[in-house]
Amino acid sequence: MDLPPTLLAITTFVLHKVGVGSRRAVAARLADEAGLSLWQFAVLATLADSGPAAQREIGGRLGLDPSDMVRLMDELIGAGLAERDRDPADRRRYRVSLTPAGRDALERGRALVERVERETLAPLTADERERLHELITKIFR
Amino acid sequence: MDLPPTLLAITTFVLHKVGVGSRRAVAARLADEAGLSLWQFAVLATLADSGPAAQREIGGRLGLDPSDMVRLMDELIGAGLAERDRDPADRRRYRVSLTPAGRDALERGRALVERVERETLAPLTADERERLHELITKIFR
DNA sequence: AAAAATAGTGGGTGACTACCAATTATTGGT
DNA sequence: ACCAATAATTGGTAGTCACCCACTATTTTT
Repeated sequence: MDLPPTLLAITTFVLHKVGVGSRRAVAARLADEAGLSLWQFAVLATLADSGPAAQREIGGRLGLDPSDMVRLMDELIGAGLAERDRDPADRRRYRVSLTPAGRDALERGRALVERVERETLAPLTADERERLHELITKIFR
Repeated sequence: MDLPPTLLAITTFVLHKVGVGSRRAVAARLADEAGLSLWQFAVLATLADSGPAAQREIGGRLGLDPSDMVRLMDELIGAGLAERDRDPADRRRYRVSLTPAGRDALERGRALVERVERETLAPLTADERERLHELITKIFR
């Protein structure tokens, strides 16, 4: 794959290529070393970061459709990584929380992601990696 | 969409988000202001950058499956942006080249892409934009 | 001359993404 | 008590993406 200069000159083009590539790498590693999908990992991270919440709230945070969220939660519950109880204050909602196994899975996932991250960003020095994160974060509203 | 810190801390995660978002923006603008798909634009750019070539070579350069390349070429030919003649030296191959209309479309596309690029990267100064391009290119082997 | 390789073509798949509509249970507002 | 809104659920759809296989025409290799 020997991309033409015109395309290589487009920052967003290269950005997309790198983004998709690294996402794929992360997803693959996560899948076969932790049995987690990217979304599953994202939900676990959300739960750990902001505590137990209703499905809709987690989905909202991640920009995930409620219906897709249901299916995702089914997987997590099935794998014993999360549990849902009805919120006693509003019995329409669930109160989804991490199980200890979920916490473990998240930590394993975190370590894996970090490793892939290091590999992907290997061509950069530590300073450059930090700078990149800074710049890309600025763009990401 | 209020992503959890754990995810925001992952450079490749944000990279992917930004990449997909900007790709979408470029594709949309290209589609409704130049009637070009992203791949069509990419092929035009390839042709302009490295001259007439066989379909397989263009596809190879772009990492595109030969069968998908065929369909893409059909579109370009249909729109009068490219033409293909059999390579007299090897009549299995085509010799695909840009038409004047193709050249025009490419230039219009280029301008549009540049505009979206500026909008997307607006949060960055000119220096930062250049730095970002440098860093991201380093990663993209 | 026969066999292997290559370019293009057509038809198709599986995964993934991002939706949407309808339904049920429950709640809050009036 | 009634109505509108909300949470979760089920069962879809449409688009894109990255492939793969079988086939024809042509060229290269043996």
